[in-house]
Amino acid sequence: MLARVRASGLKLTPQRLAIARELAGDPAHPTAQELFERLRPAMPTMSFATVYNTLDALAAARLCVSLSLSPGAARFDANMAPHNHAVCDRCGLVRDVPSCTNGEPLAEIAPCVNAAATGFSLRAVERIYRGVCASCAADVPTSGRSRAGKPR
Amino acid sequence: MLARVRASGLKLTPQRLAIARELAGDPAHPTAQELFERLRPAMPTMSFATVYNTLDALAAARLCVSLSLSPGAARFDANMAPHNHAVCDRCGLVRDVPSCTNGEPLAEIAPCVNAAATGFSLRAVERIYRGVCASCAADVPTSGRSRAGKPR
DNA sequence: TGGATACGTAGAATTTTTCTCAGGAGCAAG
DNA sequence: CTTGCTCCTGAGAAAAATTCTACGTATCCA
Repeated sequence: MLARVRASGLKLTPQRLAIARELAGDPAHPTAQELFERLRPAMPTMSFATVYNTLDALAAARLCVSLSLSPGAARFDANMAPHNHAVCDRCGLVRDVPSCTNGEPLAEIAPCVNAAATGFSLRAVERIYRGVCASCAADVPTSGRSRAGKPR
Repeated sequence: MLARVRASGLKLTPQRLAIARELAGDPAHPTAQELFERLRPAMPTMSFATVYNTLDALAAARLCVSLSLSPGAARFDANMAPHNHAVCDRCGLVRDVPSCTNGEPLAEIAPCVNAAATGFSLRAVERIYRGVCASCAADVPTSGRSRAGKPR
């Protein structure tokens, strides 16, 4: 992994190492804010901008991706294997879901996309499973107070 | 349509009407900012907060949805029929794509999601087609300067 | 028409993200 | 070793996106 960081022309700094490790060890897709708060005790001098800079650098090196699945802060994912995401409508929690129903190769889907968006060059298909996570379903199971205007 | 607005317990105001009409007439999924700028000439007294309030109200009434498909401002979609979205990695443009490969009923997918996220109550599956739109492919076709860290 | 309620306006406040600039550290060549 | 170059960090400010608050007003239903 260190090799992969350096192979990308990135310098290996303590901040990058800490952020990469924290991200790789957390399947819950933390936000930049969460990463910053978790790492601050260990690296009190690190600034917030460094978290963003580092995440951008890691993303450019294809070591993580940023996810904009729900309103609010972006979440970051160090899992670079193809997979999908389950997103809770209420709390915004994101869980990885393996691509278990994956059958269609891109080449099959592309014509369909191009019929609607002429000239669109398809790179990837992403699936988002919308719903309510177990812990949100447990709290206030009635009342339907889900946030309005959620992405479909 | 007016009936649908009122049926949702919403009052029909000129601002809501203008925003709903603008949204329904634009397949390009405008942002709140774009809506505000387009409507300001016609309604110079309208404030930015009104755009957000109105979009929230429309979304709560299931007359539109907000889309968080890429970093930056949320985009809004008045097309409430089931469909998917093609998103340009470079310019963020969003195009509707009919659900042409839709085969799997939710009940079939749910077990797969639950295997990864125990207790997740699946409501909808959304597909995002990532790629580069025709006009972005035309500009700077080489150079690979796409923004780093884009969502997968 | 009239009254209750919900809405719009404006500005400020919050949150999220990016930018700028001044050091500082690592690396290559001399 | 040291000089020079580049890339990185830190800090704050700035920009962008969204939400909140208060008060006057418009809208709806009867």
